[in-house]
Amino acid sequence: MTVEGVTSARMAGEERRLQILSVAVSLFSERGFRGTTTKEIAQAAGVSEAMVFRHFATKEELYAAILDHKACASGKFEPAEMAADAIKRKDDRAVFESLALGALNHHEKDPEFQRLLLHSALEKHELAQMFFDEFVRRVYEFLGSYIRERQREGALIEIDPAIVVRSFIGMVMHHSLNNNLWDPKRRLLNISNESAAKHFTNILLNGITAKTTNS
Amino acid sequence: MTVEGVTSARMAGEERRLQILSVAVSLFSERGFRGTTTKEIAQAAGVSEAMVFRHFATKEELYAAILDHKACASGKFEPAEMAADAIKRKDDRAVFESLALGALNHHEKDPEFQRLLLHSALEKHELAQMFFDEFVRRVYEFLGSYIRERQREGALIEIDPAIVVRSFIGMVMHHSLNNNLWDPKRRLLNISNESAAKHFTNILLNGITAKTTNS
DNA sequence: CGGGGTGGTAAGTAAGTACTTACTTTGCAG
DNA sequence: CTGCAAAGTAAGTACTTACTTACCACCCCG
Repeated sequence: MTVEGVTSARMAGEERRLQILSVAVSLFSERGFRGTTTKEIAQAAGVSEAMVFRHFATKEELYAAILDHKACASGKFEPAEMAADAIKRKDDRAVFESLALGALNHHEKDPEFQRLLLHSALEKHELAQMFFDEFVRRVYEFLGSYIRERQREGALIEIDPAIVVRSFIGMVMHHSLNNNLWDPKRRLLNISNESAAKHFTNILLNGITAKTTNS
Repeated sequence: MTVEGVTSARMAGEERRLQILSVAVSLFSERGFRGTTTKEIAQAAGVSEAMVFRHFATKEELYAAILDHKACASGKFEPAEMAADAIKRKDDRAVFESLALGALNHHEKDPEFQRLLLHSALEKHELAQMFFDEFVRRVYEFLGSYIRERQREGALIEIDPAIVVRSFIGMVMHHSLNNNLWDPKRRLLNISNESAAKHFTNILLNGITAKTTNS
């Protein structure tokens, strides 16, 4: 008991369950499903392996609970709400910029999420596909319909909105991926999320070619 | 040479080595390092486990040989060569478009490569980091210096070239990632590589806002 | 006080796991 | 034909893995 500082003695059931879940999140995100052993999870939680299996019948169930939990938590990243007033004002820059900033901040604050999702997608876990089908598709629909509206109004050029969405999400997601997977030291590019969001939006809406100011 | 079908009889040493390597590529890319057992590799190659260990001292060595082999093979994707004449002509569109198309085609033809790289990056294998440090950095330097040159000539607006490179690579890589990891059925967006390359280039160079043709 | 439900464990078990050993087969140079 | 090195294997070994069983200790309610 009280192996050391980490854990005190006895915990209430739900409390321990959440604690196990929390340490499992960080282990799974770090090493993936197959790369993480139930023993490690138990040790990290400061309990015996049997306790893990009291709260979660199988390792798979624990994993599913985590993905579920995380996916729901990310449901709080509601694109429609985040950019609500920018949309009402039809301020394209603000729409894209606020969405980009929201995503970048989310990924920075919770880098485990992206790793977890990638691991489970590579392992072809059904919950990863479910997340994609539910969440990502909704972003495409939402942003796509906004773009379509702005095209009708003549504010945006005619182009398949899905391509625009893919391009923009690509810039944002790839930037996050660089920051917390490939280049965490940010040796290739080190800018704030605000600056990144602004630049990505700028490129999407204006491109980088010089305007011919003279006639 | 009895290359056909599963396997028949006895193979020359080097031939078997390459065959083991090849089946291991597809298994590792599918299930990752820890998710693939040496037994499975042996079975897929149609030999006993001992044969695997005759050719590769450890599982780790086999994995390293694969990453090495794949990384070198991808070295054939030389950005400087691919866009050589477009660069000489200073045709920005052609430069970006040919690079994008090259990458997209590469990823489509060899989807194992991206999965392998992602798996090894998540598992923090040193060879993944090496690939990034060597290859990706070179792309940034190469494209970055081209952009800088075109900025000096007034053809491109002043902006940190690294941001431009990140944006562009983001669109391209994220599109490939969608095509062979998240949405292989291409339900969200189904376009040819040529079309994708053209659109990404277009967005990068011109953005998507409508030009105000009237004063 | 006592008993039962709950938080907790030590010590399994059966099926893997990477890797080895001791051995047999096969092609082929001399 | 012969011998021998290289190709190949069956059957281990030592250890890990997910999951189980049988039991303990505490604390609250009566």
